[in-house]
Amino acid sequence: MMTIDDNDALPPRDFWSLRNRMVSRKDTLPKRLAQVAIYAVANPDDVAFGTAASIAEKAEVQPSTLVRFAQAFGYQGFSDLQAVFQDRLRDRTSNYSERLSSLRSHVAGDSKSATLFAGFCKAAERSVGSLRERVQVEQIDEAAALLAKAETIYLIGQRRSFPVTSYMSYAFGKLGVKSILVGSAQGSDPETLSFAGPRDAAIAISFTPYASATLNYARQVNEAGTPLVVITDSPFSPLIPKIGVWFEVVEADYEGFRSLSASMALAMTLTVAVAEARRT
Amino acid sequence: MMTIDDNDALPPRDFWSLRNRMVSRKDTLPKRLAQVAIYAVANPDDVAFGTAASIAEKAEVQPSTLVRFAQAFGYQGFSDLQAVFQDRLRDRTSNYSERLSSLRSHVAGDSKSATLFAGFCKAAERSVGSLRERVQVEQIDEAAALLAKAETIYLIGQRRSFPVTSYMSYAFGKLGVKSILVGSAQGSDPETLSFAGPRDAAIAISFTPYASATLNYARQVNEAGTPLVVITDSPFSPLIPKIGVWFEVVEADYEGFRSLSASMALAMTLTVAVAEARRT
DNA sequence: TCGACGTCGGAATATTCATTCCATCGAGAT
DNA sequence: ATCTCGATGGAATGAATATTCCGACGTCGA
Repeated sequence: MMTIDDNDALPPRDFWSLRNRMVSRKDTLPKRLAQVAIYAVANPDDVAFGTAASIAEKAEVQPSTLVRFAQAFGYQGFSDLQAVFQDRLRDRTSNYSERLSSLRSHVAGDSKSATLFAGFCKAAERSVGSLRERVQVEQIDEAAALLAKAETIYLIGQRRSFPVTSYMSYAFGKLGVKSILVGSAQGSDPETLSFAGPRDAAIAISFTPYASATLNYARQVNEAGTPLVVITDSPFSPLIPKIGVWFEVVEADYEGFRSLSASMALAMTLTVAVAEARRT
Repeated sequence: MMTIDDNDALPPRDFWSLRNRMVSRKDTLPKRLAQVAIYAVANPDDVAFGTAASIAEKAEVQPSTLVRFAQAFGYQGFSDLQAVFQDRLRDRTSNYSERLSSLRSHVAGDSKSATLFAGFCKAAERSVGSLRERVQVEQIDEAAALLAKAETIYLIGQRRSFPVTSYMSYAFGKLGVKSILVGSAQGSDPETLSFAGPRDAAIAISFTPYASATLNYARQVNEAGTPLVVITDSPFSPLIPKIGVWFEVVEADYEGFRSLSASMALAMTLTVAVAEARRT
């Protein structure tokens, strides 16, 4: 016979209630059960499809622990609990568009922040959408080839574009591609860039109103024969290089602040494409 | 022994290839197998979750027919085929081998860079989508109120999160909100943060694997009584503050690189919401 | 009309699975 | 130090499942 825990007699039937309960009860749970809770929250898909044995192995517990876990939350057994995880995936795909619109209506009448939030989300999505339409694969290939040949890749971006270049810098570092980030608070940028030559390459990112430093750096570098990959927002941008490739990225904005999603997605594509090209 | 059909030796490993093959082969299939094909195309979810017996009943065939069906398409058995249907529903944020192949069949050009590009775009969109589902407006209001009261807002983020904090820093600057960016290459971060007190606030952003410096800074600041707004990827994150608000943001990743779209959208929402709150 | 082959249904089987049970371990209280 | 009780690991069990096998049926060609 089992004593009645602090669990309710009726276990949660929908995933989010269960998830909340797992989160809130985690600290009062025995070691192994807490381990299961953490795994289940982090990998709900595996719980939905796996067998007790396979899940137990990944979570590093015994299968019997899974059964105990389920019972601790008021379920009859593991299978009973697993059904909740499966239901979550069932209506996720079938009601996806429906869910989206229902959320929009929630948002509609609410507070100012709800409108903000919806606005920025929408801006992000629209930006990526327009990116898809505009960018041609050949451009990416060309840019990647150009960058892959370079000894050093200089990353030029200020203000709003700096987050993009800094992420590229981080990613290049992880991928073992030599790059130098220009535009941070140190004043040594002009000297740094004077080392750039035809055997190197540079990536410059800027949108209206173009930061003058970025323009100057890009021009300086390009005139030294260094090929440029440019991400900007207009075919008439002063940034468009004599030698190199350029991408037109139009970021939707909201309340005067541009989304960076499209630039980020393109930047990541270029970054990984370069690493791929180097590998071969 | 079985005769070799027109099926390939290697069965499709992603759902869409399989689906196409089911559609195209349907007319040449025996009656019951065609029946299975029709049911499987119409109810892929049921195939993913059901047992051979339950599916067989709904499709009005025998369980053994399902096995034969699977073998007719080159699979070893029903379970083997079922795995393909399950993978379709999985949205594991890191399973990129499957995602690669599934993208290949969708995307027109099949060059490596086209796949990359589509992958990063999709990751961005999915991230924003999941952000919409997860975030509650009250959290945003709470965080904005908390930040609006602060004298100085400290921005803590390293590595992958640094682009986000640096964008917030830029936006706060444009909006006339006093903020200090921590985590750049200068070594003075600990001293900078020691000035933070209960009248200030801090924003900390970190995802697994959590950068240890971010963890330390956040803890230090919070124990000094400074309320924290945290953006992280799990309710069990060590970053979750005693005083303050936290947001769970799950970024889809592709080829090991996370999208930043969701974090960016949320960060912008918070930034502008704070400025709005200050104005009144 | 007869034979042959492919298809199908359903029982038999072998495998995999969830669950239960029990011995052991460890922490906290007396 | 001893006892107690909950937690845990791991083997045992029994149920459920996928798969195989074989006889029957229908169709097509001779």
